[in-house]
Amino acid sequence: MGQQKPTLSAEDWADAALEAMADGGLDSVAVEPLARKLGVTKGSFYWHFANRDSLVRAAVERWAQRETEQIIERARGVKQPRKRIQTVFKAANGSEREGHLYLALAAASRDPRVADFVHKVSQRRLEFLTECYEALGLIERDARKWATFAYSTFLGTLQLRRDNPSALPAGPFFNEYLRLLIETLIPRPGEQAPAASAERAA
Amino acid sequence: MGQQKPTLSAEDWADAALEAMADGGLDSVAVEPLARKLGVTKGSFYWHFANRDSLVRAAVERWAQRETEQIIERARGVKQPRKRIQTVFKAANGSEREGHLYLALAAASRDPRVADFVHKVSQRRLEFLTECYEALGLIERDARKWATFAYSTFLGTLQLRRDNPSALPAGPFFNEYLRLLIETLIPRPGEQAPAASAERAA
DNA sequence: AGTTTTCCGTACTCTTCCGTATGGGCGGCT
DNA sequence: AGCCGCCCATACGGAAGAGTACGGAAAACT
Repeated sequence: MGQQKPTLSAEDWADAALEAMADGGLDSVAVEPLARKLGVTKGSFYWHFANRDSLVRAAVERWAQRETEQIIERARGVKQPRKRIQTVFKAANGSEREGHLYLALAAASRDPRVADFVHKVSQRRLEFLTECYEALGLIERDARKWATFAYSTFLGTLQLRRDNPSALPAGPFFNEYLRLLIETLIPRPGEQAPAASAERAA
Repeated sequence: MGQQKPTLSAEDWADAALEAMADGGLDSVAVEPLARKLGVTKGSFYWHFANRDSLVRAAVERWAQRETEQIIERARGVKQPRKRIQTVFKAANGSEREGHLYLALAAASRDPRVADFVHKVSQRRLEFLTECYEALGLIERDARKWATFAYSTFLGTLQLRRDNPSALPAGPFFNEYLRLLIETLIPRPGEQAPAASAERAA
């Protein structure tokens, strides 16, 4: 398996910190436990970082970097706006680990060290989604509403998958469920967009 | 303000624990800090509880009790299933404090002491929502899907309100946004329910 | 009035983690 | 060979919280 690296880098510590966050929250990012897991002692840590605070900041920053660039870059290539939103949805629902990490960070969004980054990531995603909906033909006002709607649903699904996975359709049925979400959350361009600006004959 | 009670009860400690959870997570449920906030010392706590574990269990249990009974009971009275779902939505989006508490508990759903209760609460809510959708005329299969959809959206909105409140429409616009959610998440009974079982003429 | 029960304060010990000080192995460089 | 810089181990002090032991005030009971 993973052969022992001769020495550790600051990035190794940051990644270990993110891993600890993903399944233990921010508080479980402790120097000595991480050192034990990495097979070293605190002496190593305090060479790479000034203190625990620096590690937390570095880790969160590293996360925000990945999250804003990577996931969106993957979907930017898709030309059809409709397909693009679908790509975002499926990509976001794919990586279990990233989802847990997001939820863990978001749960610590009271902490001033993470608040700005969580805000930035969600803001970035919302903006991207809004652009997609605008490209679909919606005016900015409606696009923002639908983007918020879709993103909320995505976040909730993430959370449900963590807290009550049995509630989500299993295996092949999940794709069917995903289609329902996509079908509902992406109003058809030409058709009577369902209540795009709210007026519906009784 | 709140006059000092002569003595504290176990419920007082449990409520204080829940309050601490709501803005600090499970880890901030510490005996000594709680004692300070309550104006007493640990001597009080260890009379009412055997240890910290008992407090956590009691608090979470108390929460689950409230959450499964109260919120649903409020909506059970409404007869029209459509209005009933709306009531659930608006009630759930009303209490800021309860939302934060839910998110805090859910964030700690790795902990074996809370996992079962969080699961139970979300399960209970999903069942209730499913019943509502069935009363709307959907078959059980579709009702479950829509209930999951709606509950996910609700959870995500809760989270967005915590992590990025500026993303949600402010003030009066929020109600407009809520109407969009309700309009979309509750398929009309008689009409062409949008993709209730997925077939749509091109 | 005397006793018991209830509720809480005080004063410890033990564990875990943060941070610091210090030294040493080890490869590269001259 | 000798020096230097990188990386880590060891050993310490201190803070904070979990439990425990014990004592005491004050109300309740008899």
